[in-house]
Amino acid sequence: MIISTKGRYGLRAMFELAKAYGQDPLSIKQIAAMQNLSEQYLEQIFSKLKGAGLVRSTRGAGGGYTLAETPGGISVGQVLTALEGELVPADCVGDDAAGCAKAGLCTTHIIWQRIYDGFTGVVNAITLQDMVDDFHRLIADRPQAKNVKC
Amino acid sequence: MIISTKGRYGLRAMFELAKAYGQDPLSIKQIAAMQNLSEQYLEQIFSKLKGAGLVRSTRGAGGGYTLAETPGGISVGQVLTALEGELVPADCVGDDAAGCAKAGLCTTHIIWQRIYDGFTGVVNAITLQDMVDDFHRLIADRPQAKNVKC
DNA sequence: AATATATCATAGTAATTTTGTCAAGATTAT
DNA sequence: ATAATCTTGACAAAATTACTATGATATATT
Repeated sequence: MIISTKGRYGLRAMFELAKAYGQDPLSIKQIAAMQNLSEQYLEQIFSKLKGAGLVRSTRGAGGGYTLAETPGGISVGQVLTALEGELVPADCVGDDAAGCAKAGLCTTHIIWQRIYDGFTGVVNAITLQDMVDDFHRLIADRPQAKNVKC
Repeated sequence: MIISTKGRYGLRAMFELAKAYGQDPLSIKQIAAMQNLSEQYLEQIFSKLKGAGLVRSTRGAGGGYTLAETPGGISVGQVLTALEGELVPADCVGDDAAGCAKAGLCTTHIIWQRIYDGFTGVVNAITLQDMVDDFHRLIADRPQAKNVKC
């Protein structure tokens, strides 16, 4: 599995926030109940999402989390990277690699770079707004889909 | 890191086999020496590659491994899948999922499927022949690149 | 036949990562 | 005040990763 539970749970949580965009904050407790997850584990996940600047928190009664930007301004790739670290196939590519010394002299480097570019291209092209749009199309077609998640 | 050492070492080993295609088999010992890896670990890797039908083995003195097909007939995706298992972002997609029961009713499923299709599209499109071609272009330009690997 | 060279199969193991749990504190709305 | 909520850090079981070790089996060469 390329994506761990942190990334998978986190993306679903961000999807809930995207659906609630413009409304009151959603609390950890609410999201945990929606998705049947432990509150403590979700807290860790939101701590990372906040560190990456993808969500804003409101403390105190009635508080919770909201998206830091519009759903269209946050990509699936940003969410996954915040939770999983850079989605690199090998550590000679990606921003953290800061340019492998052997780049330009190594054949496998070319391949890892190509895979990295392809993968990030895919995940960065999908935004939370796309997910919300998918969702609306889905329940327009089949209303019973509203509460199904896998 | 999306790809573990098994996949990374294994792809480099298959690259050596692709460069030696049409010649005598390469032994584990030779490949291990080329890449400075443990022979036992490489054996495990080749056991999986053989199980997937990607290499043929010849036992006994002078034996070793050869590609089971032409370099153009083996994709990077096949190699990585043989060594890492299916490259799925979540277990509701991929061949092993055999169609998640909630497919068509679940929004995140759509996303995982899209990511899976994108990723496999990239890795299946690159063949070992492409790597060999890259290599030849590289050393034509910069001969000192011949023995550089990262 | 003997020997050297290989693959093949299985088991063990230390280190790391994943997947959480638990508890104490800080902040804010009401 | 107080109840709700975020924040932080420590802890730990389970799984995975990344090997190591051993012995067996098959084949070419002498």
